[in-house]
Amino acid sequence: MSSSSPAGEPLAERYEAAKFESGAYRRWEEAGYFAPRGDGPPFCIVIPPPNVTGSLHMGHAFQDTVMDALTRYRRMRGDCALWQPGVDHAGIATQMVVERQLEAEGLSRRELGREEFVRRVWAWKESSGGRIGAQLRRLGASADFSRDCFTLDEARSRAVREVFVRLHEEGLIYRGKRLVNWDPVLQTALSDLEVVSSEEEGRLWRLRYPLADGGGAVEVDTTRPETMLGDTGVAVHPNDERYRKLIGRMARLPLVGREIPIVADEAVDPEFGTGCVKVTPAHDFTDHEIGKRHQLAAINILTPRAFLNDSVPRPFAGLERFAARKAVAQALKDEGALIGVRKHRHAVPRGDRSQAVLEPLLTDQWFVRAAPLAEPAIAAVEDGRVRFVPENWAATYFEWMRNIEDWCISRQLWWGHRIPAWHGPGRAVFVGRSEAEVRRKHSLGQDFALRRDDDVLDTWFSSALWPFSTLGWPERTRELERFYPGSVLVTGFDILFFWVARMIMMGLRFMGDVPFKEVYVHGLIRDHEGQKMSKSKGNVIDPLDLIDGVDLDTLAAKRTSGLMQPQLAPGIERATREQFPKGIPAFGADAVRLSFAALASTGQDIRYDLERTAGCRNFCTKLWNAARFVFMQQDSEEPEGPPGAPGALAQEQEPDPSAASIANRWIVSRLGRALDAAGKALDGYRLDLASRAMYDFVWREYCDWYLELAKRILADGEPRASAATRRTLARVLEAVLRGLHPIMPFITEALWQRAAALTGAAGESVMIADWPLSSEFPRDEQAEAEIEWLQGFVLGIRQIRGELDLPPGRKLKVLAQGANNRDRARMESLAGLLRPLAGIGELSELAEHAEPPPSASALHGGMRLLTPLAGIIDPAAERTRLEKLLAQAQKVLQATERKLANPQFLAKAPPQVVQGARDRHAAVVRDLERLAEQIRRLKAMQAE
RNA sequence: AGGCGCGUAGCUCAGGGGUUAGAGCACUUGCUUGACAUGCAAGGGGUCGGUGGUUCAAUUCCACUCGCGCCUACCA
Repeated sequence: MSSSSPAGEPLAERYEAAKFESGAYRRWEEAGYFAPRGDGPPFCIVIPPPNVTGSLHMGHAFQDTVMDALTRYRRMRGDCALWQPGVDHAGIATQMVVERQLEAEGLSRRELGREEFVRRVWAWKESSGGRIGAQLRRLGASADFSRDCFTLDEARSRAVREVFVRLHEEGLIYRGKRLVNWDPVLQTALSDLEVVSSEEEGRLWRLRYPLADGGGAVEVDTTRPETMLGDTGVAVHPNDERYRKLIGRMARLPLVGREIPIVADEAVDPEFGTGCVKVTPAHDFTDHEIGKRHQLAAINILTPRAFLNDSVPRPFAGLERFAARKAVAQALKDEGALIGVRKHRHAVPRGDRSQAVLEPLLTDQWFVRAAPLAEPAIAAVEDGRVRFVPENWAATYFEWMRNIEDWCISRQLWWGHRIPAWHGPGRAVFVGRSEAEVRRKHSLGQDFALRRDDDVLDTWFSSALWPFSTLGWPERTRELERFYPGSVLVTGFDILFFWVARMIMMGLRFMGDVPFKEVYVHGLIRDHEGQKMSKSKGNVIDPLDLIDGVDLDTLAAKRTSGLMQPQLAPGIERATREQFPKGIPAFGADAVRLSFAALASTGQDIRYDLERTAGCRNFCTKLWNAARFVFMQQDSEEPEGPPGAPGALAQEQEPDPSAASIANRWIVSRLGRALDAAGKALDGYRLDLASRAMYDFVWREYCDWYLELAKRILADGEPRASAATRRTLARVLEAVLRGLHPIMPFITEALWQRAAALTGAAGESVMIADWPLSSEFPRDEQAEAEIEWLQGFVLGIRQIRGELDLPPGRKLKVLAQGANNRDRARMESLAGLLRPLAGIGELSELAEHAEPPPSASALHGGMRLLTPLAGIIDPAAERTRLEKLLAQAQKVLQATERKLANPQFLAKAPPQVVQGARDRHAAVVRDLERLAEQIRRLKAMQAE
């Protein structure tokens, strides 16, 4: 390739993603292509904001690929597309990271003080916060980074304050002392959603509480004996005959001596244990309800760190909860109040971040009254204003929303939106956008002491506002006007409740409309064994390592550093070295994206296997090389009439413009079908199907067949046919690049300029070109039929060659017997393509009734294609081959015969189905005869 | 306990009431074919979890069943 290509430098011989990806991205960003443009219909995706101090994992990369593909597709379809980026402050997660850093310095946040601590978190955010954006850029994300947002920036904070104040004014936010899930390690309340319960091996203690008036005792079971110190009642089921007499009597609490009533309550399951339940209203959710129904006191026995407080008898006060458990059990045993202990599997609630066992604890917290917000949010999904894809997720949404509980939004943390409430003397609380507003509104003088609430809001509170806060709310911005509601939310099912539900509630409340019209729910990325990817399992892969590659040592070091449990390191290291003996090669962003897109089916789990990405990288190489071929053909076009060559070729073979025309029309028609399928798939969020349609077209049709056909046409040198073929090569390539661009932005950009120059479609960038519509590539049934015939012919001969191990270079002599007029015409018109593709040296016709020479044979429609054996073919091997075909044909014969023998089938099946079966039957009968005949001949030969 | 989903080739997954059920990877054989060995050509491999029903026709729809997974709520 000496001459330069249309776009300047010659195309590199090898596909090397690293050579062009970052350059292409920089050009897009500098050109401002990511900003919404044009006056097309708005299309908007708001990113689910990743944690600002984290980095993107495979799940993010997958999700971002989906969002980017959709955004790029809609942009190319002419929509005014906005992909709104941003990051989340991730309250607990981030605070924990910084606290751990402090720990390493031997400091605690309390020593540092709130102000200084928050300053440290901001500093950490500044130093690590750019990582997400950098990763997104390497992935090719076409998000409008000029609009980057942060949940804790000033504009978003303002939205949070505004919403809080308004909800409070409307009575939808309240403060109260309620039983909440308390994390004794992080020392904060959590919402129900942040509790992860899992079955654990525990123990069940059976205790005996004597009746206060003598005469027996009740027996109760508990998994947390220490809570008995806070018991204020015993409950039985009202219909439980065994205990009916006890209702209303008193029991005496061992160790404590308190007399507690025995009450009747429906919540008790008479089947479980003894059917008697100890009631600890301050430390159990069910008991709390029972206590309220029967006016039982709620005695809090725990400190925020889950040590026993002074409400319990002296020997136990001050004990840590698990030590207290032992001590209480022992004391009960000593007193004869412990009847027994047995193993017991039960669900233990833990904090999703700290993994600490949670305690229900009575504390003052802020809550959102959820039911009134849920009602319109349920309606919005019911009436289709929000549509889930796949639809069945709506059921999950409804189930949760219809049983929604109030949402605890206050957190005893320092990193987050501080609650806009001020405490006065006593229990007076004032809510307002600022202290000044509070003073003004409530006419409080400057001397009236106000102290701002210490708590911050749940991170998800600000996330719930994200669909409109990122567009400028509470200002009435143009963006809000234009892009709200968003088009689609792309998210994992794991945060359906955290996010989707709450965004719909808040959107409806504050914007009067849903936040997005569709929710595309994707699966979660797991490793190739179906294991969840996690640092502690040591199976995480950094998406950037797939793009850029990573050597084994670096990978192993990465996986084993910063582990919460350092003792896991050796095992992780071993597994890593075993799985990736050579590290990970650089696949490039497009291969990574394509593999994600291909995996984006509708299930819950997505098993990620590196081999899949390797296959996609191969596809990139294939596309690259195909493009090189196309460009090469254009480059090699000689000026006009080089002496000698065309004439010489013309002598050998009649140039055949019609064959060229058929091939060209065929590939255009096939492209139209592929684009049709890909477009429909993208419209329905089926990136897997879209990828496959394009992949198959490029590899299996364009490369495998069309390029080979084109080579023959160009080799023939007929000027008009060659010119048309060069045009078609380029035109199809150019359209393919546009079609693939949403999924593979980089390679398509790298190749498109040159391709576009050849077709006269040049523009600044493929990313702002039009997505190719299938209507531009008309179906041509006739051309498709012709090429299908040609493929059948070629495959027949290749099968003989392949299975009989004939060398590819060996030209075969082929006799066609039983040709009809159409076969004859096609053999004539397509000979120039047929012969080289099938490796035929000499093609001639044999009269229907002529006795053929000993041959290997293939059936093609009504024809027998015969390759005379002439000592080059093993008759035994050929016979085996045909017998296999015979057996296959017999199976088909049986199936069709069974059908046609059924009068019901003939009477009730649609006529075209019946006709199809008849045609098929006739064809297979014909094939069987011919196979049998051919086998007979081979037998006869072998007998000789 | 309730809800949802899955079970198709050795593995990971598409598919869909009607020819002989597909792909990628893996496997076998043959190939330095003028874009590509990250490749080309040919091939092997599936009673579509089981049972029953609807239907002219079921791998596809329905019921039940077995196995697996997830979510929600939990019995102390």
